[in-house]
Amino acid sequence: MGVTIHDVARAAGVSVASASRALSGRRKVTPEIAERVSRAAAELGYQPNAVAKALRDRTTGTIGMIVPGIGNPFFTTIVEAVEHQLQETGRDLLLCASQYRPDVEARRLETLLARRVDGLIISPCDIEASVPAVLNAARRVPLVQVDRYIEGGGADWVGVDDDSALAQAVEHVAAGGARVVTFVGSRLMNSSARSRLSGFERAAARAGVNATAPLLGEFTLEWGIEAGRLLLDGDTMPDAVVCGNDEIAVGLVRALRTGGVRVPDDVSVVGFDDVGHAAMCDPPLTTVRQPVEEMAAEAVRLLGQVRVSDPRPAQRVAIAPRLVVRETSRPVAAGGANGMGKGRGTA
Amino acid sequence: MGVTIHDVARAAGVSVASASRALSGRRKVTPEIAERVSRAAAELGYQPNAVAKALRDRTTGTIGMIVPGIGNPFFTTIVEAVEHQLQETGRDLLLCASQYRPDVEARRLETLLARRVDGLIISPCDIEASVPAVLNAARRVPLVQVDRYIEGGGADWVGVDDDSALAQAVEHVAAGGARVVTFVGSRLMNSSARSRLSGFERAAARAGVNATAPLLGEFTLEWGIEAGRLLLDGDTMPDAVVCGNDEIAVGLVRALRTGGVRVPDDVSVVGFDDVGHAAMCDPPLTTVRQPVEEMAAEAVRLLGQVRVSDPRPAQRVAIAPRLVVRETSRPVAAGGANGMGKGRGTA
DNA sequence: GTGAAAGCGCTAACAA
DNA sequence: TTGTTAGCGCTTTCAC
Repeated sequence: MGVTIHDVARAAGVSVASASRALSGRRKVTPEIAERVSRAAAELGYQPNAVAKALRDRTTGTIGMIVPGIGNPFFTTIVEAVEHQLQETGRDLLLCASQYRPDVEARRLETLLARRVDGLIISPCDIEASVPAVLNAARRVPLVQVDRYIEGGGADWVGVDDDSALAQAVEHVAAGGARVVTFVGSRLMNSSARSRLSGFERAAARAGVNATAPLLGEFTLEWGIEAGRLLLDGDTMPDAVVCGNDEIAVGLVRALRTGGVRVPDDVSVVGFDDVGHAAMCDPPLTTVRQPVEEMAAEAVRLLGQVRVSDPRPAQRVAIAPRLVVRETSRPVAAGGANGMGKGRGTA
Repeated sequence: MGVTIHDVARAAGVSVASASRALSGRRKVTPEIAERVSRAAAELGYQPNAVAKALRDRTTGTIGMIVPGIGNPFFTTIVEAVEHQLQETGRDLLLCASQYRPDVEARRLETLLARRVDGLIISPCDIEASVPAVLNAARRVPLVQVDRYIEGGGADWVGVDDDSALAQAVEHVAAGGARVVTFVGSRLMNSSARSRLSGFERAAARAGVNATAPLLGEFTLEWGIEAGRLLLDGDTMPDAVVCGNDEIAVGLVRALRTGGVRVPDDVSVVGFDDVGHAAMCDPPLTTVRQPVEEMAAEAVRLLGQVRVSDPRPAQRVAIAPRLVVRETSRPVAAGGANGMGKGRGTA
């Protein structure tokens, strides 16, 4: 182990400079030298040392990525798409999980910076607590936020257009006859939670439906189930529920059905993400599909645009999602509201 | 950007050697120098360059990992666990997807080696085609295979004990009264597919149940559905089906139910992995839980044991899994077979 | 205990 | 076109 370019040069009977030039092909060398060098390299099993090259070039060909949790299917999908984009351009992915904790996030940011990544893609775990570390990192290296972002708008971002997303969801259930609709999401510690809720409220106002008090917990199946029970125990059951993600929606549907409420006959449920098993759960979930591939491509593209030295206004790219209608929502009502807004169905 | 240890040394009025010693704390320096250096470092915002350190130390503190696909929830779970293990020891993860293609896999292996990763964790995509690249890599750097492995046993491996797994699954359905059982898995291009099928056959023989011809396709929901249809169209419906992974099982259950076969009343279905949504699908899946955390911990531990220079026999660590009984399998029969082995139930 | 200097492997000036 | 050499930033002998 450890055949260097010096060894290759010696074996080929040329200088290291010629060997380097021949190997990289970026400068002219006589065909004969090129031949001798590549033969020597092959015989010795030479493999360039990317670390040395990185030190010399001040470029590692490496992108750091930090997501709250790798296990979350939504982030997994983004990671996969980003990795794919990077492969196209010959770069590699240094992946970290912040475990939803701003302190570990800050630490990971430091080590990634120490490794001299060429850029950073991050989904900050906390809209407030993540601010200093993210802003500091953005000052040192091209950085783009994906999905979640920090408050204040100091760094580039690419994500889904939550307003459009919630508008589609609300209009869809309204068209199905819903008059009273509830939003079930997550507590407002991250940007997605916030913008989805406000998107929902705006959309509800615009569509003229009655938005009841939102139920806010976690982005988990468990919370979906609990929210379902809360609805069951409350005195009015909405005509439709719009959820902050698919996990919540699946849990909610389950709890509702267990409680004797029919979905979609009694209440329509709409999810968010369309990642993982939304299509394969039973019944298949009506949900808003995040344009993950586009988001990843855009993030990688943006990374190439950013010049840390010459700060321009932070870019915000919101990609319009698409509502995917499946079987947890009522189809468009024939003649407006169908009159069964209040009251619980008898299963 | 770009404050080096020289800058720190100058600011502190000491030599770079002292600065280095003070910063690393690995060698004695007078308290006063230690103080001056750390103050200077803080004021200048000094951040050590991990690339330079790696070049000098011939150690990057980086582990490369290659899985067939990041999107597959099983691999995602392993990746997450590995990343977590590495964080504990201050190392970082360079993650790649081979996209189930041996050529891509070989290329990724090369770039990871060029980056001088300290070790490699891989789940080879093809039991045969992956051999040369994996063996070659193992010759250069500590390498451990997780889950899938290449034939010939030339490299360390950690995974689940498929024999134990299938034995538990088969004995469970047998105890529930099943006499005829079918295995639905994937075509035999990777080690998991092979060893699960052979584990199944051994277990069936041992348990004295009648194993019908296995159905082999892909590790996907779609294949599960198709296999279900095949069963529906065939002339005998088994009492139980043991699947190669959870996706297949979920698809199979769906197809069977759609076809009017009750699960678990008419046929029991057992999955494999217990990752992702096995617990949250409806009905919750009886499945064999892969000990993913243990596997990841063991893989990282093994990595530390391997000495490329001093080859010892390849280690194989098979971790015993645990059957998780949920609602797609019949409970233990009171008095043996219940007599409805053949024929299709009327839903 | 401290400093000067070599060297990790590579590429790009700069000369020839 | 080719070779010599400096230097990327760091740590660690080796002298003092």
